[in-house]
Amino acid sequence: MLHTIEPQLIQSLKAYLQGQGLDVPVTIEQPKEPSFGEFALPVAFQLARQLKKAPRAIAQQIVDGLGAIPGVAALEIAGNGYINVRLDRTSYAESLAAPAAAPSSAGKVIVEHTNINPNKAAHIGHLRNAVLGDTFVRMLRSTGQRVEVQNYIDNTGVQVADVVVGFHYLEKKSPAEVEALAQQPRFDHLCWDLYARVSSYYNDHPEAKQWRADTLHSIEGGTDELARLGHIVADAIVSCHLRTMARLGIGYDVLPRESEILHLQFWAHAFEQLKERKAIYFETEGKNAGCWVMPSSAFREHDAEDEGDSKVIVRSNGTVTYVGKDIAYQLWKFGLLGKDFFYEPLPGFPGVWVATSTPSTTEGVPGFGGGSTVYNVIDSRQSYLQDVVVAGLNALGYRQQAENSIHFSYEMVALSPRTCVELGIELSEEDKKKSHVEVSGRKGLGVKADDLMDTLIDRALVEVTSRHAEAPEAERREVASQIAIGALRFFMLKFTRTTVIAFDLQEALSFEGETGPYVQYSAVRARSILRKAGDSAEPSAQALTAALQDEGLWQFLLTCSRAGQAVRRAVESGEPAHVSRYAFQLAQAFSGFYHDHSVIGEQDAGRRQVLVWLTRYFAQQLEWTLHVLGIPVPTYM
RNA sequence: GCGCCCGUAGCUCAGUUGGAUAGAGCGUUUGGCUACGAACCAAAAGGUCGCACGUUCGAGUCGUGCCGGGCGCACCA
Repeated sequence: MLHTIEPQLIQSLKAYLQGQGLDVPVTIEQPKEPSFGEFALPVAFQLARQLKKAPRAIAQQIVDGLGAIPGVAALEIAGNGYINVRLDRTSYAESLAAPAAAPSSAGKVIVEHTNINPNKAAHIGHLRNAVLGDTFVRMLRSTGQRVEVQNYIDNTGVQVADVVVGFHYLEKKSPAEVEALAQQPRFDHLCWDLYARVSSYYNDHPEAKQWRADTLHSIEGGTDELARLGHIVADAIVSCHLRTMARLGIGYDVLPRESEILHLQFWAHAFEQLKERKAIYFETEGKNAGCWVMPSSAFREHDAEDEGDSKVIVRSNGTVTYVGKDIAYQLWKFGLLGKDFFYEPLPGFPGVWVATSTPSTTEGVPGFGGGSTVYNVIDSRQSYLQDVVVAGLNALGYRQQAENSIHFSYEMVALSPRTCVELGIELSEEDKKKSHVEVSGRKGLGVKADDLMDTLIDRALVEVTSRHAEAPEAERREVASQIAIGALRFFMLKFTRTTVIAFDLQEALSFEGETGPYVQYSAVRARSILRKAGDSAEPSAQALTAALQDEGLWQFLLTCSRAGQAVRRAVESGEPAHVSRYAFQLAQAFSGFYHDHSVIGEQDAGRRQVLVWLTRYFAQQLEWTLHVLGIPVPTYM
């Protein structure tokens, strides 16, 4: 495999250079042109300055001095001084195996994602978060990491309060009535509209915001009707969100909740630590007088001593801000708070635990929190607040944990102007000229995750039916659903994290070109070939050697063999898009192979065995990659 | 005003951490179905990598300064 031959190569080169008394970092590249060989070593360029010699001459000297390396067929000098490496194709092919997960050595990794306010249906922005987070989790697990997935539930915030206001004050509904409504599967869609109505009601009746304040107060610790409504709404919508995400193969280990952070007084513990270590101080003058604040110097690189930029952690009325709670929560994630939640299984969701504030009545609760690295999947708009949280850890002296607190940020999902028009969203003249328009949850604009999935399934079903009219409807629906998952997850992953996605309905609904269904399709065709090929013996070394003389077959094999490398690189750079890109390239490579070679129809028995073997290896590598991406492979398409 | 992100083909985006002749998809034009499935393949056209300096053997990639766009910078969450 590439990752066994690569270290060997590096080691041989290092040993040689050290023998020559040279010290230079050894890097290994993939040549631009496949015809140049499998690896390229630019080491001669790096040495050129040190030795004051032409790179080509240095390269020649290295090649002469290196001698034979197992698995390497030839070393060639090219260009101004590249050393190109050609592998022994047959021995390479014989050494291939499935990408194996290295045993985990490091501590537990915590990945927090989704984190949707439980007051309305999930939309496409939330989908980007959840798909990115879930895929990153799969990437980590596939490389042998121990991972815990958390989905934080802010069930006591203003957003939930606003929906409660809607039910209680605008609709005059009792908790029993709301409970009845909450039984319906798309309760979150109903709340979507209600939330928008409440928002616009505030605009027309600013005095109604008193309702919000009262409701918020009740939800935070009361037991009255408003508090009961708050729990009904939040719990029901959390279930809706989990069902929506389950449609996409996204799951969680534990749901920490804001209400438990309050009841168990996590903040009080964090507050003591912060005061004790002097990470925050009591402001006595200026606009922040009466507040506990963190000085801006803690989280800003080089700041003027402008105290106006300090961050308030505790308000003058004694209540803690969002960031304060977040610092407490982050401390808990690292096991630094000295407190823990209690846990119960979440009814209806096997394997998912939810935080509670009373001692657990269930046996066998796994240990949660206490991670060694924490990834917070949160959009880039919150980078300022994430910086403050990390500064809090640093100020408390937890340097290592601050270092291992990673804001896994991504840019927002906006709508293309064309899609806004399709959805009936009115645009100003100014907006029409923009490449993208930000969606507003408060106004009830945007694309709901479930609706998008439904539309995708309908589209896929039309395609499937046109090809397999004879198949039972339930089966076709299942296949259509798998295609929809593939299309949606791939669409969310094909962009790098720093790219603002201008969500375009037509583009997202496409099943052609660089899409999930294209990749799924190649996997389906490969399986189909294997089914029809029947049992096939392992190819002989002779047949392998002969077949791999063909440059196209050799390049195809190489591409297939890079799955593990692609995922490892994606983990290192924190970029899931690298995996989806590789999956697409792999599928493209198969399309080429498929077009150029008839597998089943091959007359020469030895060569046929090679082609079947190649197809099987491809299928195995692609399916492994798709599994990392959370994309299923339908039995037919 | 300060901070972060973006600017690459008509459009949407990659670009392996500074390497060889800047790549895909869509769209356009042309050709290929008698299913190992055409949700595919092949070919063509399409580029001042926003602009200008700088760093060095070498810059789409690093630095500085401009220009243009997005998002943040609450005693809201």
